[in-house]
Amino acid sequence: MLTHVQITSTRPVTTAHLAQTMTLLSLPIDELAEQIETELSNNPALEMLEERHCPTCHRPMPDKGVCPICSRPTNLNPEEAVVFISTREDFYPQGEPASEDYPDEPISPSVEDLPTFVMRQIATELDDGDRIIGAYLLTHLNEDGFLTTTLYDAAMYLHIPVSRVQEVQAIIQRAEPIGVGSFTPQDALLVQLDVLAETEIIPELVVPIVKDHFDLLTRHHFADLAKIYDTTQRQIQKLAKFISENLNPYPARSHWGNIRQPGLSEEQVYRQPDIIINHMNEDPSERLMVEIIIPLRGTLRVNPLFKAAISQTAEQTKEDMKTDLDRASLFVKCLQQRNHTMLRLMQRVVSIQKGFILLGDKNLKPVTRVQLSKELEVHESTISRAVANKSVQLPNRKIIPLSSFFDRSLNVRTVIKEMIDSEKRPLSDSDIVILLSKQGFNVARRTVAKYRAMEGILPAHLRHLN
DNA sequence: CTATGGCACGGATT
DNA sequence: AATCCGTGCCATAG
Repeated sequence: MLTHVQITSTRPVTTAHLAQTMTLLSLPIDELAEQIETELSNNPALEMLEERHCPTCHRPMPDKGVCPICSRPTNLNPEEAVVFISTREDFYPQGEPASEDYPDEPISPSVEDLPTFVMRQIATELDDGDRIIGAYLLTHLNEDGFLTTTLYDAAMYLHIPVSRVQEVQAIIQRAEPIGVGSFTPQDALLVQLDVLAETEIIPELVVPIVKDHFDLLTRHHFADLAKIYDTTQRQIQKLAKFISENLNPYPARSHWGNIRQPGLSEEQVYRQPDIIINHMNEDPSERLMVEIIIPLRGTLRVNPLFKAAISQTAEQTKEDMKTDLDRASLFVKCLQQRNHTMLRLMQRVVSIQKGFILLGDKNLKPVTRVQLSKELEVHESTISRAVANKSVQLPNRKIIPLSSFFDRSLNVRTVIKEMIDSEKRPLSDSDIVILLSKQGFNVARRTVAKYRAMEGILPAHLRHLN
């Protein structure tokens, strides 16, 4: 791991250096991982040390996420969040298929993957023949927990009737994570509803909406849905809330975030977070801890043996080796640069947006990237790149894009929503402007209208109270 | 006359 | 330099 984040930038800054730093900075975690892996396998001058060091105290660290020696550093201001860099595996022990790198190594129980996890639950319900079917289906899951094969193909491959495959699929779908082994998010939701109905009361209309108008639901076309089911938009929003709180359209992923987040596509919102913000030891009374996830285990560095070997090599290959060496040291440097920037950025962001992180959307302070770039004394495009394509996991386990921290309107939008939710009579946009200004939000009437539309709320004269 | 939606300008972001 | 977002101005519906 790249524990030494302080920069020793006495090295001449080449254009190559700049270009690569900028590229790496804007990369999300999974692409960064690929980048590191290709670099590592193409460049013999790079070396990966298994041993890790605690980024705070620099002492060797055992296989745990938090350094046992300095997990509660006393030399820090208790108001400030602790920021450090962590490897990915620390937090996603079962997310990584160990089989890719070590195909022959048996999967130990602690790093159980999704298929194994599901199989263990359902094994007792199946006889030997069905187990083969289950195993076949479970090996055709994608990272979201959906089947990548069809029932027909499975039946053909196993020489059995489709109906039997279907029976097994139904059993899989009911295992944890519920809905796994479905074909689409819609299927998964229906299964979850079915299971949920056994213990809870499902509000009316939820099932028909998911079943018949799923596309409208995902696009938040609440007005259209209200019309179809002859009810109020408010009612539909309640149902949507129920759905997002109780169901998960991607069984293998942890959360149903806000799919309307600007800037990132739906796909990106659900990915592995680049940054995790949580309380120390998961204890809410403790101060916040911010982890910038590095997608590799261990320490990446220039191989000293390779460096030493150069002087003993024939002139011919010497040049090539020198090139490799330069590339390697450049790469490591760029990576350190990236970490350093992310670290400083998050430190500042978290201390500014603490209210938002702990108390919710309406406490978001509208900070611009430019402000931050001045505070941190970097170019604004640096901040821009650092924020781009990154996602953050909050203490409440929601995964949101890092750009949300710079959303100039989220707080106001939330307050508007609350106002309308608790209004006694339909408030017009200009009424809302006045109420907002009393709370210190100065926005134009026109803007209120836009936010209202963004949240899918009808104009005042069309809102009927239930 | 009031409440809203459409279009366009200027600053922020990429 | 191209694009996005908040706002102001104006037209339209009720």
